[in-house]
Amino acid sequence: MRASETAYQLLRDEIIQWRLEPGTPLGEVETSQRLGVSRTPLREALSRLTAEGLVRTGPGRTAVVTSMSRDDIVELFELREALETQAARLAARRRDATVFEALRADFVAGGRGKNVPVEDRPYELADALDVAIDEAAGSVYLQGALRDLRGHLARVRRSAHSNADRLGRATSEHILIVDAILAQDEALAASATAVHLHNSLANVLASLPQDEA
Amino acid sequence: MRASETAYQLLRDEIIQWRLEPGTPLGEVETSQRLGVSRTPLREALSRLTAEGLVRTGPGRTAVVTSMSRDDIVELFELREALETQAARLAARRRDATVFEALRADFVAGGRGKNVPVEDRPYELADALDVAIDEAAGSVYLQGALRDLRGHLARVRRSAHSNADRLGRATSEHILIVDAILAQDEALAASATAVHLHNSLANVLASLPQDEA
DNA sequence: GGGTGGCCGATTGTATACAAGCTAAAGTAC
DNA sequence: GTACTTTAGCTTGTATACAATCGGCCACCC
Repeated sequence: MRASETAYQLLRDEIIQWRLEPGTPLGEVETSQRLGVSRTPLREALSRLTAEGLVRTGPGRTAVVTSMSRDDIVELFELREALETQAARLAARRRDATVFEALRADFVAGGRGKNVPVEDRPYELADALDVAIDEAAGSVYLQGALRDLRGHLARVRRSAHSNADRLGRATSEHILIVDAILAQDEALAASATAVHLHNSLANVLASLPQDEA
Repeated sequence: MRASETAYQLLRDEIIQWRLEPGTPLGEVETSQRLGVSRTPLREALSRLTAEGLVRTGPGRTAVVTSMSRDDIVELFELREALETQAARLAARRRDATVFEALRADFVAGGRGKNVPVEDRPYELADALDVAIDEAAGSVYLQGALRDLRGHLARVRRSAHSNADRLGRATSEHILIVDAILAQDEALAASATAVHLHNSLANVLASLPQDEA
């Protein structure tokens, strides 16, 4: 694999999994030595991460890991609502029924049969639904915008643990979205998505360490 | 100015203004010599343009200027609708009245008093409205997604000339959007934006060179 | 005659050397 | 004591040299 790609993947994982905390400075010399690549491919990796929004440059041209405040999470979900409701609308219009029928069965079965740990199955299924919707929407531009979003969302997920109650409700919400897409009901698909995101955001905010005003 | 920034700006302008046509290969050696920079900063520029979607890599690792088919334009407007209706909603919620009152006066006056050529005034005003809405929405993530979009839209604008009739209607639509934002009517702001984009897309598609099925 | 193998050319990928800018700190002058 | 200036160190920005990979083409073999 290319060194620039390696550096990008490594850094992205470290940021998303909070092994690199927000505000961590990423000096080129130090980071390149740590990752075992030279500065040139590292700069390309940092460039991609900056465009993605996971790394911010400055002040002093130094790259630092982007912070994730409570406001950031709210803004992130505002963008997410715009993109995912539209994606749901388009998916309802253009979906391949067999794909979503299979997904529906998976949700009802709770992900049994998957080769993933039990506690990861809800996320696995949710990700599968996201991918299916993205593909069904069939817009490269929308997919591009959503791709950047997913990285940030994965970061948020790491900092907010869902309880069993929330997971159960989330599954119901997901099934409703799938049903709306299967029924090609664009308005319902969008509304169901908006509801799901609203509840999801509320859950994330509630589980934040300190809920400052 | 930094060489990488210079290269980025030059290439971006050339692509947006169609001086580099879609499909044009951007060999690193040739392009770097043409722009008067070395390969390293050029690679950073290409990296940014690729992330922005104006340049695509491959096949054979060569960078080429992205194409803009009719389908691309439709998909672009689908994303635009998602982002701008949300931005309009948020702007209606959080707007600074004085800013939009000034904008409204500008629209009614038709941009008189501006130091720009008469034929550019409608675009100048539309851009000013876009900026005002983006800022009023107050979401860095939404703004980031919109920033990438603007480049593509500027490309589309170059290939579709509006007639006087369309410009007049567009102004009416813009004023309606401004009024909705001033009235803090989120639903109307979003709907008015959707209508405007729908009409705008229809105008663009109609003025396409060959309207193939 | 067609297909396959290897070679040559060119292009991108990487590393490193060098230059320039910025930050911060320390010293001096007021 | 404070503020300003200068310098030293480190940082990033750029250029170029070198390595590796990809594609095309030609010759040779089947």
